[in-house]
Amino acid sequence: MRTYGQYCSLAKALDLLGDRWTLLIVRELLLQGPCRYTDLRRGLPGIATNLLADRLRELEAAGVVAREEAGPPIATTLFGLTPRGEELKDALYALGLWGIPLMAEGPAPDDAFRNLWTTMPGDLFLRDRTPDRPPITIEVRAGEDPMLIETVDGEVRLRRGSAEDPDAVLSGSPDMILAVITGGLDLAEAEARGLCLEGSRSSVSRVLPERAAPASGAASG
Amino acid sequence: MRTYGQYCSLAKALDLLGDRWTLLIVRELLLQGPCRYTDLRRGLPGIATNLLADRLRELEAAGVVAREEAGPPIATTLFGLTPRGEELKDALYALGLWGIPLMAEGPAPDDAFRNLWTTMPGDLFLRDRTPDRPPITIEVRAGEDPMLIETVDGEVRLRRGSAEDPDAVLSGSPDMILAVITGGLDLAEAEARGLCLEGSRSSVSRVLPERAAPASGAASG
DNA sequence: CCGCATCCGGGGCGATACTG
DNA sequence: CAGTATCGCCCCGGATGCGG
Repeated sequence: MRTYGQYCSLAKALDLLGDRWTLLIVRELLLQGPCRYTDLRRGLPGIATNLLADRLRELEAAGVVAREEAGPPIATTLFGLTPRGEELKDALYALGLWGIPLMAEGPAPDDAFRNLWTTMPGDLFLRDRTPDRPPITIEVRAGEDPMLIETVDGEVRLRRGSAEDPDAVLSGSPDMILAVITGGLDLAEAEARGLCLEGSRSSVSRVLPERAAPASGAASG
Repeated sequence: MRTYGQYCSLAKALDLLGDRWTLLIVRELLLQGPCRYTDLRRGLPGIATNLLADRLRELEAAGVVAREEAGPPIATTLFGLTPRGEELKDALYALGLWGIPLMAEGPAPDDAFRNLWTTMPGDLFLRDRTPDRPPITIEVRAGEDPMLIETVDGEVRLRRGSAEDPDAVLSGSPDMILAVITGGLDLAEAEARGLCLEGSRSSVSRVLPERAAPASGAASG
C-alpha cells in the first residue's frame, strides 16, 4: 500500500482514504445506506469497474466497509459502512461544506447530477424554524429521483422518495434548488429565475436558512 | 484539470484538494503559518520538488494559498493560507480526528515524525480543566523541535518553541506522547512505560482529557 | 541556498471488453 | 449482477540541473 510515511493522524487517514474515488464511495454509502455494487456504479458516474472493486476491497480491509451476503429474496451482496465508517460523516460533511461555494457558478457542461447529492447540503443548512407547528413534507425534484424533506420532532430529515400529498413541491434546475437550500438565493427571487414552487410557500420558508451562509455566496450572478 | 464531473460539493472540493499531497500541504500551512518553499519541503518528507511547486500553483489558482514576496531582510517568497484556505481547518481536523485511532499501534518503521504534527491532536483533545488557576506552560519534546502547551484565558494554546522555566517538561517517544495527549494512556502508566515527566505533574494532568476518547483506544497494547 | 524546471521510469488510473 | 482482464496514458516519485 502506498503511504505517506508520516506519523501524523491526518496522513494516516489519507493513506486509507486519499486515493481517487475513495471518499466519494464513502459518500454514496453514507447517503444511500447499504447498497449493491450496481447501485454504487450508478451513484458514481465515471468510475471504472475495477477501481470500484479495488476501493471496496481496500475499504473493507481498513474496516470502513463491510459486505454482507443478503439472503433471499434479494440474494446479492450488499456493501455498507461499518460504525467506524459512519464516523467519517463529520469529516465528509466538513469537506462538503467547504465545497458549497464551488457550486455557485452552476454545474459544468458535462457535470452529472443526482438529487441524492443534495442531501448533504440539506443536512447542513435546513432547520425546522417552527418545530412546534405540525410536521410538513416537501418534495424536491431536481434530478431523476425525487427527494423528500420532512420535519420530524423538530428535526429535518431528508430521504429519497415522493409523497402522496406533500405540503409543497419544489422543482427546478439543480443549481437553483441548491442555491435556495444553502441560503444563497432568496425564495422569491429563485421563483423569478425559474424555480417552480407548488403548494405552501410558508412550508418551504419554514426550513430554509435565514440568509446567505457561505462567504462566497451562492448563485449571486 | 482532472475532475470528477459531478455537481456535488464534496466532489468539487475533492477536485481541488483530492490530489496527492495537497491536503498535507494545507496542513503544514495551517500548523506552521506562512512559510518558505524550503520549510514546506522540510515539513513534508518525501514530496518531490516539482509536485510541491505544482500543488502550490494549483492551490494558488484555487484561492486557497497566496504567495507574498517578503521584502528585506527576508527577501524570499512566503506561502500562506488565504481566509478561504483557513476555512479548511474544520475539515482537516475532522479527518485528523478520524485518523487518531490509526496511530495507536505506533509509527511504522520508516515513518517520519515532526513534533509540530502533535498540534492537531493537542488542539482536539487538550482543555484547561481549571481555567481559574494561574496559567501554566508545559514543554513537550518528542521530535527535534520542542513544542509548548500554554494555558491562556482558559484556552489551551500550542506553538513551537521552548520555555525558560516551564512548569513541566514532557519527553518521550512520539507514540507515548500522543497516547497521553489523546487520553488513550494514563499519565502514570505512561511514565511506567518510559515517558519522562519533569516538574509539576498536576500541571500536566490539568490539561489532559479525562479518559480514553477514540473508540479504538490508543497504545493499549 | 532558494525556488523551482526538466527528464525519466513505474504504476495508479480510465475506458472498454469480457465472464461466471 | 458482480466483478476480472487488458491496455494506454498520465500522474507520481526520484534525481538532476539551473537561474537568481
